[in-house]
Amino acid sequence: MAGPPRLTPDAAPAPGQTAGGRATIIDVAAAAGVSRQTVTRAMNGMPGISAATKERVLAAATQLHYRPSRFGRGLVTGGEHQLGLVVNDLRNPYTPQLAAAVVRLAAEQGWNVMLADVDLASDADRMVAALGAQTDVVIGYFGSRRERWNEVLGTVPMVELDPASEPPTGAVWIDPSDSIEVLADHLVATGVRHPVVLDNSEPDEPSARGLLMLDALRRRGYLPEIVHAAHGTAECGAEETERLLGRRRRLDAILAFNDVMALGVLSACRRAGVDVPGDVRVVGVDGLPLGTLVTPTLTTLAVDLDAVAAEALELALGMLAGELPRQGAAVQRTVRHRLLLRESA
Amino acid sequence: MAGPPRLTPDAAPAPGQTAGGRATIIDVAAAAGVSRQTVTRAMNGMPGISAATKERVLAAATQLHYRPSRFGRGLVTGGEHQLGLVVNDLRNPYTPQLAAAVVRLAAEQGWNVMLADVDLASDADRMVAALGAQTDVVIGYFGSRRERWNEVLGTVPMVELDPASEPPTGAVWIDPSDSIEVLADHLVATGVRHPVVLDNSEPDEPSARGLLMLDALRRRGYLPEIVHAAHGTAECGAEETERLLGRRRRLDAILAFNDVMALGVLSACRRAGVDVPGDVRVVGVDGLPLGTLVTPTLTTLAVDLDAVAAEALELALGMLAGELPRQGAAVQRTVRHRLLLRESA
DNA sequence: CTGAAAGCGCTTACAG
DNA sequence: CTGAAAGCGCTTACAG
Repeated sequence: MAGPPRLTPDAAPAPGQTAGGRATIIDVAAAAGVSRQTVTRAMNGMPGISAATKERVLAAATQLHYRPSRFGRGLVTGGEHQLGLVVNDLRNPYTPQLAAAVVRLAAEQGWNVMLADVDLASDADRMVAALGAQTDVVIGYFGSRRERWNEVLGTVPMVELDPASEPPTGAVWIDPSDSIEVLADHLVATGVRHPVVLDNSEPDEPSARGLLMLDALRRRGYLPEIVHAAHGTAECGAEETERLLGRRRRLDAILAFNDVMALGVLSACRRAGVDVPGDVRVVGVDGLPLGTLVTPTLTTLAVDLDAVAAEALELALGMLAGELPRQGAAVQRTVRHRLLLRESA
Repeated sequence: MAGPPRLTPDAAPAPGQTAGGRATIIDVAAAAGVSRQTVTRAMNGMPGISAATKERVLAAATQLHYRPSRFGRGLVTGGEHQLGLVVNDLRNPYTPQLAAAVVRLAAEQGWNVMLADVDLASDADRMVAALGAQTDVVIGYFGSRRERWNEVLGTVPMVELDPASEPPTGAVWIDPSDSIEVLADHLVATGVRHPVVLDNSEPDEPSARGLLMLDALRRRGYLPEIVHAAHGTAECGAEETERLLGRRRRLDAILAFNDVMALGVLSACRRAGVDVPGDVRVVGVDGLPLGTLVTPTLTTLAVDLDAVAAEALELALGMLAGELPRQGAAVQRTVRHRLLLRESA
């Protein structure tokens, strides 16, 4: 016989679910008629529990769909082993190359890597905030949003990769200037007369990289032309190249902003019947392994991404450990490109 | 004057650090002379705190290198929003393509993605365990280790991608069989006489995919040859192709195990002066965008990785919500390849 | 083999 | 504007 309604809800959890949503260790303990401690022993395969009890506990856990909370556990077991990596577009071949380097190095030191692709994100700010909340330190590409994200991340140490200008946080610069000089010498030596810089930027606002290229060429007596592509993709590279070749103006070298664009250049040249490197020499930047899959293979200014990852991790872990300052006098490192001669130039 | 040594350590925390390692909210509260609650308000930019107090708290926090514990916070704010993704090698172009699809879809639903590359890992088991500890659900490629990892993951729901055989957990099959029939018909229609299957497997143990190809060809009256490459890389694809072309045996089509190998095939053909598709038709599997960067562009059996990601996420989230069974009668979905005709076949 | 107690670091109501 | 109390879910000693 049911009594009168009471003020406190007396609805017992239906089988297979608990009142407040997700089952906790207490629910399982109650269901199995044991203490929380015994549940822990059963769930984690610890010694000091009879087979029968263990079985009963596990059955109750399964029945209740119990999964231990990672927060409850983390709070007591600790764990400063989570690294956040902010990248721009995983579909750009450069990105996984970098991510692979970071993941491998991090794994060696027992760190897991959480990835945020802010290009794929619907709400990048929220995503970065969430990353910061789950992670002990964040490294990556921040672009123009670095100040904002620095605020969003609050106390989580932050290391910027390839900053556009003096950053407020730790940073690893990726510097092509030396290799551009070497490349320019190489172009002179191979008899190039009319080089074109295929930049990835807004018109009239060359990228830093584009400016370095122009400058190195000018100092060697060239009158280099610069072309601005809106996107750093192969399609854009191919399109601009078609346009360049269509003009029938002299042109015997194309220096692309990155390898992916340079692959587009190569492809457009092949289609137009332009011989590379015979008629036109082509150079990319990044040093992607991808560049060896095409014919001719792509000459490029290569970055050692393992070195970038190593510097970034060292910086990040140092900041975490408190050895390095977190802000203000930001700690910085530099990794330099080097000319990787393959077949296209 | 220092008193005699005591049994309990009386060393006050030196400025800038606390006794037990990392500073907690209590340390900051004590240093600033306020309550924990006030520290929370200051750290999280909440209202109801005077500017002066806030400043004092933040100064203390900075001084002590205080970072809120994500576990302490998570315990009270909750958060079932972390997805683990297990992949094999980020440097294989297929992997980032898949990862991008998962990350994007997950982000749309407010989920973060933590990545474990078990190929780059020194200790894959430990890495998967760590992934499980930080994550609410795990999806990915498990290969032959799926039973072990299923144990390691304990109660964390698991969805296997492209299983080799009937899996014990949720799974998304990626099924090429239909598209292989379509491809075989296409080869017949274009007059192919001597196709070769370039498999990625141990000798005498063709892959399931290789077997499907052989079978479809045989049913159409072909006597297909099969070649086994140890690695699914472009280098391996190129090597095997050189060997094949060197034999001077009839050969007018190569069906590669995947796109990356097929790119190696194309490259070897180009170097050998073999016209594709005139002399030899070449087909890959996966449908990587990469296949459009080469000349000729690569015909392929394409997978819709967005669909794979969508099915996997739906399965995973369903298992989490308890709508779908976690084990036993595992829930499965299927995504099929389709023939993507480009220039190479 | 099992359990009662304490505590991990934080936030959320609730008082004042 | 500020603080005392309770509690999030788990594990780690410590008793028995």
